[in-house]
Amino acid sequence: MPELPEVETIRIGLEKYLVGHIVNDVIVKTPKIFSGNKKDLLGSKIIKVRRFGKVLSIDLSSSFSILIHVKLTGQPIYRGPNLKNSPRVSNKVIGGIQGKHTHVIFKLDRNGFLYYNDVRKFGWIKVVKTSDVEKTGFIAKLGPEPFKGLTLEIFKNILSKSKTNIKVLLMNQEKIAGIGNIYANDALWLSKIDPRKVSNSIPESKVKDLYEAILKVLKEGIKRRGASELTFVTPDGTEGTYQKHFLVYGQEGKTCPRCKNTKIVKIKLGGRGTYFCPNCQK
DNA sequence: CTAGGATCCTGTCAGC
DNA sequence: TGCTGACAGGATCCTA
Repeated sequence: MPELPEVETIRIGLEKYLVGHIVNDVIVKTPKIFSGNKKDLLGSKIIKVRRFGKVLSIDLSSSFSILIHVKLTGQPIYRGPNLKNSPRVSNKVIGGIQGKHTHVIFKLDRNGFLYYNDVRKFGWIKVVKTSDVEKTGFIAKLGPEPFKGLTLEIFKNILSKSKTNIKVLLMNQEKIAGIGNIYANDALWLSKIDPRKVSNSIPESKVKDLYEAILKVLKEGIKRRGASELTFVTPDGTEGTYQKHFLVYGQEGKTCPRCKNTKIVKIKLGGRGTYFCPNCQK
């Protein structure tokens, strides 16, 4: 699922392709996922692309921004002059670059296009004033983010105040921003912590291990341009490769790669699939 | 504050 | 082969 590394990969791609383009038109085919006034975008230039947790902000010269949350299956895909040697498009682009799952099309100058595709239609796009981006509901409530505000001290503090199980806490965007199911599972395996463990009962040394594991798996995810599980693709329509390096996520029934004597188990926590090794995660 | 369930949506897959 | 139903999942909302 698109989490911090996947959304950061999208951000890097959009920054590379979109900056300098002018938005000439916006075609909204599915009004449900689009809010705000498209007129606030027309004729203005794209200046930068930011990320807040799992949300993207495309900032324009008109002092308005396009916020995009891709949720599970959203795919912002670029075609145009900034894309050198048009890459072969992944079959994870369901329905094609422009097809029945294309809900919004941004027409750019110089024959450029940004397509927003989304099979499940859980994602959303909002046009807001750039000065209001950080005051916008979802973004305003985000907790500190790994690689930004989140330090070990803050992390310890967050855990010490929570009686929720650690897996659910890690995925709570209001506590820590950017972590989702894949990286929560892998970070807990790496730091040998049982995902059911109550957050404030984890000893201090293990909290440090977990903090470092989170940074490590997120970095690995970014390095591999995200995990193309489900329908994730980058803005050029190609896949990332972290899915080839999952530690425990999706590995139910396989032998734990560390202790090599126990099978990875799948349970549900907070309604989400949770994978762990009952032998080495305590 | 926390837990659990329903909701949104549709492709995929198991079972018959 | 073809149909039916269960399932997945980020975030939100509601109830307990």
